[in-house]
Amino acid sequence: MNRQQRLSSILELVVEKGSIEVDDASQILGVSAATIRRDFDVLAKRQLLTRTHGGAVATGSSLGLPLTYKVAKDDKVKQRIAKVAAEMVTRHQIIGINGGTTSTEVARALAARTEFAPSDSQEHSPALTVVTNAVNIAAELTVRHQIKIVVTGGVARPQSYELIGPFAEEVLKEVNIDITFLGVSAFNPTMGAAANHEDEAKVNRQMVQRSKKVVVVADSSKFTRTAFATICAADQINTIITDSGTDEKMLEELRKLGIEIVIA
Amino acid sequence: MNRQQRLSSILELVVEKGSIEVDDASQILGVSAATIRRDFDVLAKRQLLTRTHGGAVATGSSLGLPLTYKVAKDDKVKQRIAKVAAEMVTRHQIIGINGGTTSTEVARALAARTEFAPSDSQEHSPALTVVTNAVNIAAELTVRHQIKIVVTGGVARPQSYELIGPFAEEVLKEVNIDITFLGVSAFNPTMGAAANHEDEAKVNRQMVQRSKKVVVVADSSKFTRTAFATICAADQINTIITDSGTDEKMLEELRKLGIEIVIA
DNA sequence: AGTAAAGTGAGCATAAACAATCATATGCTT
DNA sequence: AAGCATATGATTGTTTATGCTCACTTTACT
Repeated sequence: MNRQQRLSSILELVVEKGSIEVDDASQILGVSAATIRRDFDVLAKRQLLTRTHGGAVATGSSLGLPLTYKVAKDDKVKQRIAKVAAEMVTRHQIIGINGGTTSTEVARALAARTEFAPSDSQEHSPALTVVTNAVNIAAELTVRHQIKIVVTGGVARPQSYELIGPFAEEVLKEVNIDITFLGVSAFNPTMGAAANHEDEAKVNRQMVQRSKKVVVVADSSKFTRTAFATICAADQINTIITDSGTDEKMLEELRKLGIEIVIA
Repeated sequence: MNRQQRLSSILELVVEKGSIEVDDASQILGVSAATIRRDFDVLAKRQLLTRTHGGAVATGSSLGLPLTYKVAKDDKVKQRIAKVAAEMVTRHQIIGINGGTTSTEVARALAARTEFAPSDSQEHSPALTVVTNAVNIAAELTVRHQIKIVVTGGVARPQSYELIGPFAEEVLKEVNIDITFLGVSAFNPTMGAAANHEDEAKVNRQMVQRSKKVVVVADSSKFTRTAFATICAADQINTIITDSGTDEKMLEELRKLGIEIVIA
């Protein structure tokens, strides 16, 4: 039983019973109380439950979401990229995030930034505003009270959880974004950023246009792939965060276009 | 029984009975009077009740659910209501669903309707279109390919997962709904349907207005409760689906208003 | 008003739970 | 295979929750 499974089990228990004690959880899951406390802490940080002395109780937010969204799956590369991305954000910024697995990791990493956590002093303005067209990201972040979530409307695409179509475009026309973290299906210097579906590309393109700064988050596999629909040209991108597996010659080409390259 | 649970229980007691004595609470909860007093003090400090000599009385704010204390409840009732609701839907209809636990069950029940499952004959139009302002519902239904999900945009409310604000309203202006399943915080013949938050009520109201038929899904507890913000008057509602625990006199009153009552 | 009874808050003792730290083990990356 | 990062369990000193006693205040009754 690895940690993710255990976290998932704890959530199940606490949702089912409304609360759970450290000792009980420790016995049920066969790990020490210290481990259970650590688990409780990470779930509490994600606001999926509330800590008490001796245990934990369910929060309102622990209801209503399928567990699959709550239990982060492990993709170390994407998580590293996401962590670097999240560190580029400062308090009170407006952040754009599109759909996709890498973008989702960025959202999680943002949520994990402890300095954005709710403080004792009741602040009224949110520490962060996130604009997204991905319903899975919206659903996950909604439980974080310190982040204001703005969802573009639209029709949901099952494959990517992205909202597309005229409704999304209308909403995006009315927002101004500081930094957009753009997950892509493919990227290269000549074709630029691309997605798998034309409507998705269109919405993503608009998000790019509404944004002062655009950061592409893409593991190295994306640079050797092609995808159907162009989002935007490479020179629209300010920064790329990727891993060390990317071909150095391509990176050099991208740098020549004025793009900052960050290896996570 | 840990402290949070005890606080939660005390609140339930005080809300139910209007007031509670230290001794009674001490006996019911099996802790010393000193502990009960300390509990009363923390709840009084949070203005969830008011201290008296020998006990405590409910305050106005203890009626408007502080969500942190709400515990997961048995949802068998809601599931039965939801099942009946889902059976009212026919192929190719446009369905509106707002946020809340009961509405979420309706969405699940809809997804479970096997006759909407993708058929061999590749149909182009979706079997069902669901318009919702609840991100948790959108996220859950997005994986069902046979249902087209339209999400209103807007700002997500952590407590209910509902999208609110001008973006949601703009999108709703442009859709036409056949049946809206409306989850409510409270309902009665004179006040109509009500929600806990004014912006939520506004979006829900608009959904009602855009809809040919409105079905309220509400377990019997909703009929003895009040909530802050009115969604719409009772005569805007075509049908109510509830459980057998509802007062027959109130149901009769509702029937006089021309509302169809269905007991699930 | 005066007095008895009940309720209260403060201080204290005890047991449980906790955070921090360290050592070991496990697993990933190179 | 070596080395680094992470996960876990044990230990220790600290914090928290609770119940008890006691001096004091509020309420109730004559």
